[in-house]
Amino acid sequence: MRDDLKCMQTAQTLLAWYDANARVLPWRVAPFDRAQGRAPDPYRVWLSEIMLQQTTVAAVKAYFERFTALWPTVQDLAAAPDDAVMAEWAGLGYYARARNLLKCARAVVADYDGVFPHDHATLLTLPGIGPYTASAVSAIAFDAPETVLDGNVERVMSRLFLVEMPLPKSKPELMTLAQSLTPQLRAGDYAQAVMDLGATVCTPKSPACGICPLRRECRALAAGIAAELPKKDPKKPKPVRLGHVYVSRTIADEWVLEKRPEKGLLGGMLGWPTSDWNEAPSARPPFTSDWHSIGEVRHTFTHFHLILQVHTAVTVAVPEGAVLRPNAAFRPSDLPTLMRKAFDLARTTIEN
DNA sequence: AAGGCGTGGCG
DNA sequence: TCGCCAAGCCT
Repeated sequence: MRDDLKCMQTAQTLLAWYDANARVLPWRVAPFDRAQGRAPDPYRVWLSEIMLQQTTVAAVKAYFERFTALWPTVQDLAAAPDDAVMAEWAGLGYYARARNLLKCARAVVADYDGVFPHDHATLLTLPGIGPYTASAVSAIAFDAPETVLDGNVERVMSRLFLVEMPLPKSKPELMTLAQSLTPQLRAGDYAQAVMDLGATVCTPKSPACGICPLRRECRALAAGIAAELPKKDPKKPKPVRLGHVYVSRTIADEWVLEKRPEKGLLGGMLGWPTSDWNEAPSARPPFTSDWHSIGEVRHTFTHFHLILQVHTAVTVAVPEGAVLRPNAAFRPSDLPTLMRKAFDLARTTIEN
């Protein structure tokens, strides 16, 4: 293990790099402004961290702006209707995050008087907040000396310390190494500095080692294998599932949708009726109409590929439990991407 | 504790 | 075209 002085110097090198290179982000208080005493809004820090789970900065920006425009405070969000929040989250993916987002906002208002807890242990008890997010909120919003360990930090530590054990087995060691670098002061800036470095310099493929502030101390670079780390366990192949999706409009110009069950894939989201999805799906439509098959949509989820045959109809019958959305009030952007793909294919046919 | 859970960009 | 990957959490 490296000595404390060397760790402190590494942290200071990263902070100096961050002072000069911090990206401007809607939820971020720039290091200069932080130094002037301007504190980040914990609500915005928390919201951004939930959105950023397994999601790129580029994808999050527009969603963050919309959410904070619609719901500027945690009280506003807690008071929002479930369906409105799910509709705004549509397209961002991992919809359990949106369900937990609301639960968490309501818990903060009901149990903590609308004030986010500062400490890691209490944050961990809130819905949707795990070890990473608890550390991130605690450090970034409150400057607590907590260590964040996300995909970026795992990669930076693997390379800096030449950790050749594959993920996820190496996580405990990576956490120990990351903790050894975490400074007592400016922990929030430091957390963002390591993650920014991983996102912009110490990238998964072809890292920009030539401009890296840690190039002189990086053991993987010295060994010439920075791009090979971190090693990872092999991934399982994704099976292909088949199914049918039914996009229809009533003779009164209402789209025939359904609200999906709260748990499971696309849980709690609006969607078109579908068959089951597997090797040999049922071809029986959800209700009787003059269905026309118009093509297929392909979509890849985390653990399988999906091919759905798209059927359309203008219908008189309406199934039990349907959500009827008048055409004038229908926003395709309220749908998860799979369902929007089916609509995009169907609309050209059904609107003529 | 290993698998479920979205989506878009990139090489 | 296709696999990889992104500021993970929950069960």
